[in-house]
Amino acid sequence: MNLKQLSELLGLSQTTVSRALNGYPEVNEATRERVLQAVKETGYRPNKAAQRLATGKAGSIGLVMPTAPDHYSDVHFGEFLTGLGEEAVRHDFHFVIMPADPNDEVGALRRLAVSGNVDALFVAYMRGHDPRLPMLKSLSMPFLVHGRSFGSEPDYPYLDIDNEAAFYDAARLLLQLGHTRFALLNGPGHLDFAIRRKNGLVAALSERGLSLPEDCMSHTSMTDELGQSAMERFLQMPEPPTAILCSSTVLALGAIRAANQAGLKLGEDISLIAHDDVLPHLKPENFSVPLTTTRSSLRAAGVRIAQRLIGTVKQDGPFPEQELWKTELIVRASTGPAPRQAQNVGGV
Amino acid sequence: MNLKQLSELLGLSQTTVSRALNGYPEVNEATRERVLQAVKETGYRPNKAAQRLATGKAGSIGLVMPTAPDHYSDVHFGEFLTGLGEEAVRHDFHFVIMPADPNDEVGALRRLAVSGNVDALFVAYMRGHDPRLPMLKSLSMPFLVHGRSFGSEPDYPYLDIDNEAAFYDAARLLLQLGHTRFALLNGPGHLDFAIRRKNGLVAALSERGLSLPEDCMSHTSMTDELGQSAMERFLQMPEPPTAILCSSTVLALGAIRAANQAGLKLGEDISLIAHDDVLPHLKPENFSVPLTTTRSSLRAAGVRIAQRLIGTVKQDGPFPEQELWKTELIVRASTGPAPRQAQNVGGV
DNA sequence: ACGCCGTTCCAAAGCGCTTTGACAAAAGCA
DNA sequence: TGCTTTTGTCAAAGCGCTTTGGAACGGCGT
Repeated sequence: MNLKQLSELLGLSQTTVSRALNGYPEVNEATRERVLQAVKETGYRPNKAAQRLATGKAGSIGLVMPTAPDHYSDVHFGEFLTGLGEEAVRHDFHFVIMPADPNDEVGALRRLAVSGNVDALFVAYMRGHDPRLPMLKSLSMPFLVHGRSFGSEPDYPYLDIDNEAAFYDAARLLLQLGHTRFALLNGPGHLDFAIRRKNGLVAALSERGLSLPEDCMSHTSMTDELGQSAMERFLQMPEPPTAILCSSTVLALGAIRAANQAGLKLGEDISLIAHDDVLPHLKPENFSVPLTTTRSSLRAAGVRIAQRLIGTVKQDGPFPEQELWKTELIVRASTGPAPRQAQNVGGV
Repeated sequence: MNLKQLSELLGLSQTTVSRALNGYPEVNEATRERVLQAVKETGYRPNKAAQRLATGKAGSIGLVMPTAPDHYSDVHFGEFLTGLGEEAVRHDFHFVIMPADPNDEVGALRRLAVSGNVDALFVAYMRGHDPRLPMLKSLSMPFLVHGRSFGSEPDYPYLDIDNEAAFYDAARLLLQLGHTRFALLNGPGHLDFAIRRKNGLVAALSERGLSLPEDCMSHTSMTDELGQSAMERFLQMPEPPTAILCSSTVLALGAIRAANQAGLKLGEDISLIAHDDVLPHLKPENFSVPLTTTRSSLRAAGVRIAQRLIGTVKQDGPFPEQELWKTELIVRASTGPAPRQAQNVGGV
């Protein structure tokens, strides 16, 4: 069943049927209803290739998927992708994915762009001075980055959360509670969000004349196992930190396990704030000691990014070029006043 | 630059240029050279949408990506995808991916099929009696499954490795070395490969009148952490197993850590064979005690699957409907004779 | 010299959709 | 009533490629 057949069936021209389907105003509502009804009955679906040829729009957005071990085992990426997918399905868009060696991300991106299979590009896992940025800008194809690239001119379209502020605020809370010895369980050190979160923490500390020693920082992929082992190292220090900031609830999961094994009470002996990406299977309120978190839904970010990207392609409505989402600081039981002995023995 | 312009530039007809580019025989080699040269100079690239409309082929294969925590894209999936991608790039094919809730895989697959964006479908992570199979068969779109579905009629195109034989052979080796107490560190229990590997092991054991107790089996996602904790449980048993089969070198990594921590010498106190998917960052020969493995490259499987799928779409050459790859049993230092005391104290 | 055939090329007809430009019919205005 | 607008519809022209059905050309045998 194609347009021609459908229009003959209805006794209308292809033009009218096409317009009825694409929501053009110059078609009688009664006619549109009739068309829609016929579509339902016949199961007609417009041929994508023809649409694409006629409009020049592919109806798809491209992304390159790094195939390195540290990106992969990542629930965060899956959650984000789900958000993207949700919105994409709604608009009958799809993703074209190009698996690529992380050393050749730039090349993969370019290949994707010139392949003619996508209308727009999406990139994530930004690093400092990310080399993909100049390439994307030279490409004359719409793109959107999730996150930002520290050190690059912020003249590209992005959606990011305010990582600095999140960890700055979290640190301030802990400082107000009297903590002085901090540790940071962060994501991979070359990634932008990790850089910014560290900066946020360091800024808050230095306002109080404190600093963050090297050995109180851990930069790893965000798995609970790595959270655990990093925390174990922290706890073996002569004067272990009492305030822990985690870049993910997944890391926190492991960290808390380590704390428990060391016999420490969360929220009493040790305080912890984690960034919560709102992973559906790992809710901070369900931890045995509910977690104080900085919250921002990764899935929502996915949805929003898809919206903007698809909107740009369809040219409906101008979108803000740059969005910086605030995170929410939600206080639960995992934070409490610094323990006495720790408060007085000047650390750091 | 489009075909028309290019052909005018060359003083040829569009027909001839098109034929020259697509390798048709009825064009003079000299002419073809001239065309190819011009393409290189002008950077002409055929418009995908037009090709697609004219040929009816989209040049893409679809896959749905599950976004659940339990089988979210792990490192194995990434490795496999890399293989697929390698071959796809070679043929200028691409992937259309549809992220989907694992409860709606069937629906997602159907949506992908009718979307008109793909020529063929690929599925993996097969389970027993997999519900996607009947759906795929009803679809009149080529598809290929990686793995098989235990309990379903094997009347669908697949590429699989002989998991039963792999673990049967591995178990036989260990039996010959005198081991009697076995344990299995397996992948998620509902997945086909896990079922078959277990069966292979059980078959070898029962030939010797042995069986595999429930508590000597672990079914988990394949991360090293879970390998470690499962192994820890095994080692706490009153009579711990001396022969361990692992479904992945990733699991083995954790298991060996646990064994080391328990003070056991690999290849002496305890023997271990792992299935090796040939993950580039985890080579069994680089383990401190090199690992005996059943080997089959996941990436190679990806390449082959892409070949078959793309070949089917392009209709070049008939491919075998079903391929079952043998694994190689490679003996290294992690296997050795059963320790004395274990040999005599009849276990199991 | 003629007809025949293989080679090499071409013109033109799609593929199924969107969109432009026109045109009747209906409606608004004087 | 006659005039201009607005509304609803259509025929036809692309979009850029592939592919069918010829046609021009030379070489071959006779």
